[in-house]
Amino acid sequence: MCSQFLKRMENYQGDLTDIIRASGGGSSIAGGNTAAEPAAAPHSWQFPTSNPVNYSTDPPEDFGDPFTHLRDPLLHDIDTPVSGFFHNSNIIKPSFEETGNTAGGFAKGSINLAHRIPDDEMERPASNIFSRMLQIAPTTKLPVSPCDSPAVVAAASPRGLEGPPVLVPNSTHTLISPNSSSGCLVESPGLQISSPRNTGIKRRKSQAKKVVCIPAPAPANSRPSGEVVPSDLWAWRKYGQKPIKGSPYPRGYYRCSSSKGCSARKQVERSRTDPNMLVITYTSEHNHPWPTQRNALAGSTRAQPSKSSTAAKSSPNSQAQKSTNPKEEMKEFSTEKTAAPSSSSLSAAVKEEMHQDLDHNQVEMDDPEFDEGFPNSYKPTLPDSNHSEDSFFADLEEIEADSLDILFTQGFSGDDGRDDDKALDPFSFYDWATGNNTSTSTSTGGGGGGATTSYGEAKRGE
DNA sequence: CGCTTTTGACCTGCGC
DNA sequence: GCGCAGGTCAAAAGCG
Repeated sequence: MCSQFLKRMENYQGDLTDIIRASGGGSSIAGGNTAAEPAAAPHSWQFPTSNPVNYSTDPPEDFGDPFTHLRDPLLHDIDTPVSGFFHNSNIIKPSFEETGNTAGGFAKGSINLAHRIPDDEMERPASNIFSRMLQIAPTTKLPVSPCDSPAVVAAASPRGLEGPPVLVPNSTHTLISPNSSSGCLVESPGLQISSPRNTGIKRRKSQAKKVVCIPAPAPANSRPSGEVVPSDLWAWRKYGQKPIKGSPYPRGYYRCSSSKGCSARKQVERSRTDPNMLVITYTSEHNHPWPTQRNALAGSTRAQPSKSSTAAKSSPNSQAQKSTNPKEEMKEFSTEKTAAPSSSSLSAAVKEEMHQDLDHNQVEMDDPEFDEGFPNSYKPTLPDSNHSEDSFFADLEEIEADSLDILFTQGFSGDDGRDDDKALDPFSFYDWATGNNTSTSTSTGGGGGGATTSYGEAKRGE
């Protein structure tokens, strides 16, 4: 089954156009419309604490990632905690009060991202809400940091930084958060497929990317260098780091190490304008199921000085070490959370919103051609065909419902839960980086800056 | 042994 | 065409 898929993938690598077309076509790189389209739903599964979810739509356009609906853990983190992180911190204070017709259905009146997380989102193992919001943008060049790009913001929001997030309805659907300091998803326009050594592929030119801006994890999760490494359930291997011109913070390059054939990559960097924000750019999608366990632990902890700074240097995979399986991570998460109101009631509403949103976002997403490339066979059927997924969720069931409740509900607490802000730190949940480093105060900018241990002088030009 | 991170070098896209 | 900047490779070293 993989062969075909891989083959397909290769094709994509060789022809960015396809990617662009496909993705740009509408889809969000990662399941942009997953929940929106009932038709293709190959399967549905149930999360322990919630309603059954119908995986509608397998977004074939997800970089050809059949597993797109397998939500990227990181993204998952992001959405899950959205509330967490939106509530949490001072970092994010969405002011989406206005109604706006935010594109993509982003704003249903006052938009509270926290509220926007539908249960089904939560229920899904790996589809990501953000992905849905993201659109592939083949054209423009990716601005420095999506979060930082005034241009983008401006474009997206007439009012500048104020107002609801907007999906710019142009080729580069860009979802912008009105508040620069809030998390924001940005479809990166300027994609790049980086495979320099891949003939036929134009690197920075037309590669679909997903850009996610998230609040930087706590200092504890920062590397000594200040580099913040959000960890997620995927196994990532860092393959490079470079200082970015104009930014005091280096950019780390990661590739998925869960599967050798996986072309998924991500870049992590701090927003140059807002150190509190992390800009994570996903390139390509995973072509394999969500890993139930990390395939490699060795060396992963190396970063952990294990001394004073303890895990300070942990890698993005650090988490893996702590728990090789999502279940455990989930537990971790849940344990960290404090009691929270049930979200069940809320979820329904949220879900609906999501659907609407998705509908919006789905525009252009149906690219038959692209879809064509991804036979159903590629479409994972989590519960049945994918043992990993299956077991994972089975495991999840083991997790106390209340834990999950807490975990998710807090995330959904929405306005009501704002008080819980501090209690809910989505990022801490995943143990972004195991560090207890306190120096980075808050992880922010400062931290990042100082950090540069190695990269600073690193590469060229410096 | 297998995997990771680090980091200098190399390659390539893009703007001028 | 040139140079810059970004992205990736690959060797070295460390960790479990």
